Amino acid sequence: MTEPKADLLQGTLDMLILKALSLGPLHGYGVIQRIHQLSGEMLAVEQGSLYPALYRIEQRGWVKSRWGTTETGRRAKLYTLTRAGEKQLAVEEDSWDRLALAIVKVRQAT
Amino acid sequence: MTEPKADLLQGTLDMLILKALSLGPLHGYGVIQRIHQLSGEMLAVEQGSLYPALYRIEQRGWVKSRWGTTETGRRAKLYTLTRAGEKQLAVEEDSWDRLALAIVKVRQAT
DNA sequence: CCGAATAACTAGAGCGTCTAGGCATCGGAG
DNA sequence: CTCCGATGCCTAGACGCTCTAGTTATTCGG
Repeated sequence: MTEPKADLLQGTLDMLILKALSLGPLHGYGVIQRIHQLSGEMLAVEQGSLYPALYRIEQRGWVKSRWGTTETGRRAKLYTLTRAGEKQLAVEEDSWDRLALAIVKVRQAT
Repeated sequence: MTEPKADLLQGTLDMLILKALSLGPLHGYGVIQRIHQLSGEMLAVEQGSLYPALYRIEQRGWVKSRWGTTETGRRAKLYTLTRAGEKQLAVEEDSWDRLALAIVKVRQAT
């Protein structure tokens, strides 16, 4: 039983949420599922992490929400990426790349 | 003036410190310099981040410290990686790799 | 002589994620 | 028909880590 890595590093969750929403509007619970699926079951975002994060992200104008229904006919709040959100996603991906590069460099050291 | 990325993601600092010490014993201030240098000036660890982290890491038995002197003849506390620290470094590198892989997967999604 | 760099340390703020709940609806198993 | 798990939203509070912003002391160069 290989436990998936649940705990995320602070700061990566926003990027993942924005990325998930960049593939199309989705409701909160669906964001969790999409991230889980896209990551190959490696990332399991907790609801208690997601909803506060979505709220924060909406406050910053990176996503917009509206109430609607899922295909299965359940009430759900649909989130859509805004243009500012797209920019933010690019910023965070860039930031991640630079950090990852820096860490690669440190780890290459003998 | 390209500002180096100062802020680290939570959890990466331990790995960087352990990695720095895996190259040989060093004092706190030197750890900052070594990480800065190895990362190609991309990572700037704050003293206020480092010293608490070193204390925490020592409490967990991953490093040992003793007072000594630097080559320039200054008093300094020298930190040495323990065997448990080596193992922990491997664990954290593995954990990082898995997270990085998962994020790559999510980002590849179209 | 004085400022910058080296060296160690602390208090407290700030932030984000997690644990651990609560609530409601729906489908399927028994 | 009943109960449980999955879906769906949410909150409070704990927790952990890094940062800001200080303090103290020594050494070296200009």
